[in-house]
Amino acid sequence: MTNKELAQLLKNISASYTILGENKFKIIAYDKAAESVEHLTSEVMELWQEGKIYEIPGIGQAIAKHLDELFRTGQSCHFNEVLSKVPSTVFPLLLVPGIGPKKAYRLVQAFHLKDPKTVFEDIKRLIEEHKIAELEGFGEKSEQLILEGIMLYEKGSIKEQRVSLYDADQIAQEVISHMKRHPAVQRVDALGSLRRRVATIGDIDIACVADKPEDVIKHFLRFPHQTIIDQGDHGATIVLHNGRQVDLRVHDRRRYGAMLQYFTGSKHHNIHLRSYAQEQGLSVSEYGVKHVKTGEVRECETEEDLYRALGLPWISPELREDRGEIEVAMQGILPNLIHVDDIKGDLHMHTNYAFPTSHDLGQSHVHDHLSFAHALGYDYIGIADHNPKITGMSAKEIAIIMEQRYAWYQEQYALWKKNTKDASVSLYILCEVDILPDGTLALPVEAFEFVDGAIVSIHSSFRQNKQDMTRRIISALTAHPKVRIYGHPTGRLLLKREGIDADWKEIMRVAKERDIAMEINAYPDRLDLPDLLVRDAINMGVSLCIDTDSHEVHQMEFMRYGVDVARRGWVEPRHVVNTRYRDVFHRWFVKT
DNA sequence: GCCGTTTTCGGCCCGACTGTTTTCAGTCG
Repeated sequence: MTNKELAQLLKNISASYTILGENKFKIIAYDKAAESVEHLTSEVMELWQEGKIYEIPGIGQAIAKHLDELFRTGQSCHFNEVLSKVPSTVFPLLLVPGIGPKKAYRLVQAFHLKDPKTVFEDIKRLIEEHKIAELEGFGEKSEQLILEGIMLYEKGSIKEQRVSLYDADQIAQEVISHMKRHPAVQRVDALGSLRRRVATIGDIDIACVADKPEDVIKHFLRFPHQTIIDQGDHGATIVLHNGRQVDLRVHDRRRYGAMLQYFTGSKHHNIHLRSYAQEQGLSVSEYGVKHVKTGEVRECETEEDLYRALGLPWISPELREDRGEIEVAMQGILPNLIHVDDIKGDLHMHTNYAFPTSHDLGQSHVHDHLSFAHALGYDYIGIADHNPKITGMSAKEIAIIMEQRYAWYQEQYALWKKNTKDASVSLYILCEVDILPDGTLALPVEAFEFVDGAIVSIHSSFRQNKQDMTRRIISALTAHPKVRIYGHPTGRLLLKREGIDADWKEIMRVAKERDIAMEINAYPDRLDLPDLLVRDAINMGVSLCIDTDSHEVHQMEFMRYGVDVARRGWVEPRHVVNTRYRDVFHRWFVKT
């Protein structure tokens, strides 16, 4: 049973309780549990197997007991009983926006809708006959709303179409610079998941401070768009030609901080923050912090004001996921998050050096990479072309190819240094070596003589079972002392491919033991390790290395996205090997 | 039904919007 199915089940229980008129806090409890499960990154089944089901927030004794029965026997008597008290036709209707438990039940009861399979067709027919408007509490508008909801659902547009953080950033930056060109605009910020730097983004929300909202909104609508969805006094929503929705809201300066905080989220962070405020007799909303007894509202111009009003230090948006950040803020021990300026080198890049590679080459010359690194102020870089094709070649032949390659890079490096003023970037000649399905490396041991170090990574057989996969990776990590980095560890491709299934704790234990860095691959399609595993890694004392996996020199700017992931994983500079200056890094790199 | 920096009992986030009402219930984010 997947988390998604489980979350759906819990939602249905909550809806059933709503219909049955249960205690409303019980309903909220099931809703919370459902949402918690939905946003969990580990499988509930697995946590249950490890006896850690209580660690899931919102799941306590009662729900845990039902889940235990469900996982053991495939059934839960209690859940079944609750669900059986509500006509099953209700549940598909809940997926339609605008229809909640009460309305769904009213409809099902009033029209004796018995077949969940045809319920949408039945409702549509009833709307055509204007039967629904006759129902008490419903009207003409309701009919239209329900119809639109069903159409939307059937078109599948409910299924959120997300884009990568990078793509969202491109769009947002264009909109933001467009807005900044208007003289009345004093400040522009991204909101929501974009500001929290989540790996994938739904809608793009932007806020600005401005004097003349009408003019500013008019200016916003001059941004090339397909349709205007909404336009009001304080904002507007448009759909761009690429189908992305962009939402702008205009606010006055006095309450901007409260607004920014509110719309940055996450929802879970805000809920937690509000209950924390409540304990102090305060109430937080997008308008400010209210003293409940006196009713006095403190407007907040900045987010710092708002957090200060609650007795907290400002919390960086990347941390606002309700993963303990409020607790550590209370104690005044928020992490000193890494910044892109802390990075001193990029160890995973591909150049256009032509040789019989097993995967793709890069597009830029190593000189370009060196010069770009120089411009970025880096101390060192690593070139990590893929290992050569191994089929049909002897170990000896591969070693020769690698020897020639090594010599070539050394020559080029000498040449670059000679021709570059103040050249101070060190070059490591690495190789990105495939971890083959059986856990051996795709570079024969003879060839390791001709690399300074190796990044090992998986490029095939992603669907092995957990046990085999774990064994495979550990075997690769321990295959050769020159293995220093485990590249894009989960192999995920955002919005395209799920990551591998592996025992991360075990892998991290080995990485720690061998002092191998786990990579945070900053390539926008990867962002791998994911933020939660990043946090596990630092908690286990595993070192990280943030690399761009550049295949073209300008992609070295992707570093920022890797740093975003790191920040979401609570990473400080000390956790990351490539924040170290040349000599310190070198000692780590060649310690074997 | 969950949960704990005044609590193992007594609370539970906040406000907007919409359509239907004539003061509010339901839904949403």
